[in-house]
Amino acid sequence: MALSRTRAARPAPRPARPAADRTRTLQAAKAAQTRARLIDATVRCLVKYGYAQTTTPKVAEEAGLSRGAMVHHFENGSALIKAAITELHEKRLRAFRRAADRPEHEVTDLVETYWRQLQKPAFIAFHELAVAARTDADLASILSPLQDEFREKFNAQAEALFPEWLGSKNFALAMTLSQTILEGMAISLQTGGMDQAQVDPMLRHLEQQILSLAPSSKG
Amino acid sequence: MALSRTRAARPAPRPARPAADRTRTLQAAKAAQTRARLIDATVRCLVKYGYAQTTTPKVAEEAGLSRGAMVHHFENGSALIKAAITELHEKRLRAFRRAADRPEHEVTDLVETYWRQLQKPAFIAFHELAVAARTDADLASILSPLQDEFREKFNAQAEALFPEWLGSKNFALAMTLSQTILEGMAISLQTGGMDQAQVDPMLRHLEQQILSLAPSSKG
DNA sequence: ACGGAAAAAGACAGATATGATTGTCTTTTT
DNA sequence: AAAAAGACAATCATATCTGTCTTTTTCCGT
Repeated sequence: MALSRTRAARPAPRPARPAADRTRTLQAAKAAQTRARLIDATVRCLVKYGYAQTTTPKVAEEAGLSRGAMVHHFENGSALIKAAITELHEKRLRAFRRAADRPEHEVTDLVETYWRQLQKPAFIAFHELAVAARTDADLASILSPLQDEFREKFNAQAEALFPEWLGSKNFALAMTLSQTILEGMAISLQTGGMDQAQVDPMLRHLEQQILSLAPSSKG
Repeated sequence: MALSRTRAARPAPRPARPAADRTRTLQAAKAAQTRARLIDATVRCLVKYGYAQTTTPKVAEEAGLSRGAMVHHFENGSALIKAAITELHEKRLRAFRRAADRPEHEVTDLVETYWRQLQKPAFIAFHELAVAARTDADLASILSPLQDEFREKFNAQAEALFPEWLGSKNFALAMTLSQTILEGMAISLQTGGMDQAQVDPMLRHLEQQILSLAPSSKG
């Protein structure tokens, strides 16, 4: 996609418009739906083609719209990517919170839950963006704060769910360990660096690790 | 770079030529040197710009050559990438073998050694290629066998170094665990998903893990 | 029903990467 | 020394993506 450095020109009609009275009109609803369609198409393209080959014509085609329609809603590719990133970020957080609201909490549920998250397209798309951001300053400036926020909320969520860990020196380690192993496995599977057969033993080993790091079993 | 599907046309002058008597002529030496320069430049570009933005003009410029010269030696971008991949692969294996030849072997040396490997540009470049290969069948067909070979040799090397692990059910787990954690951390650091401060605790924890998985301390 | 704004489609120009071709100079071969 | 081959440079033609602009269609509000 290659984010073009956001130019200041053309006052961008959309933000300038008063959102208040537009909110509930029928057209606004339709517009919101179309925007959602475009964002979904963007995520699908990220998974199918990768970030570099996700072009505006492909997104438009994937969404079943013309490029003109796309431009009407997003003005340029950067805006679309930005919206997609925000959407992905919120989806990741939503899914995480939903999982946290389930009645049964075992420490190792975190492993299962997060692992399932990582199997979904959203993570693949996110990783595509993260890798691209390494060499794309614009993209990085959008992504970095969201990554920080995610890690922070991830930890906050886990801490809230399992208060017995509070103040444990092992907490940060357990979190980093979980994220590193699970995300590392997810990436390795996608990029062919790892054998599928090793997944289950790794998951079980990680669960054991977390249990043995838990304050209840070690002080 | 976007590998173009290798067309069968034009019988590719290079492989057809008898390499035997060309080996020591001045031109052959010059050519080999130029090819090496181009391959190095390709790897540097992969690190600097990422796979997608690694274009033939950029590689030529990085190598201080004209694009024509590049085409002369590699015919098209695919051939260049292919050569770079092979070079990277062999470099990874060489570095690994070199480390294995050192006199002192402790099991946890494997962690230190491999971690140092992962800090080098070669791994960044390799990961760029691995990610790109997910959505590029041509690239994948080149990369996959090499990834398999690397994993195989990695394991063989480790097994040869530490024969006491032979036949241990934990061996595969320890290998996968090491690769997943170390590579996962390296990627996370590059893509901003992880805090540098967590690296050392993770390394030490991994070493502990490996020791407790070792047959000598557990049967 | 009708005027008009939003939505959608389509056309156009600039930029860039790629493949292919041609030309020149140097080195090797005979 | 002449001929052949290789190394390298420069240029052209094509394709595609991007951003911008213009035109058509849809449909809401009075």
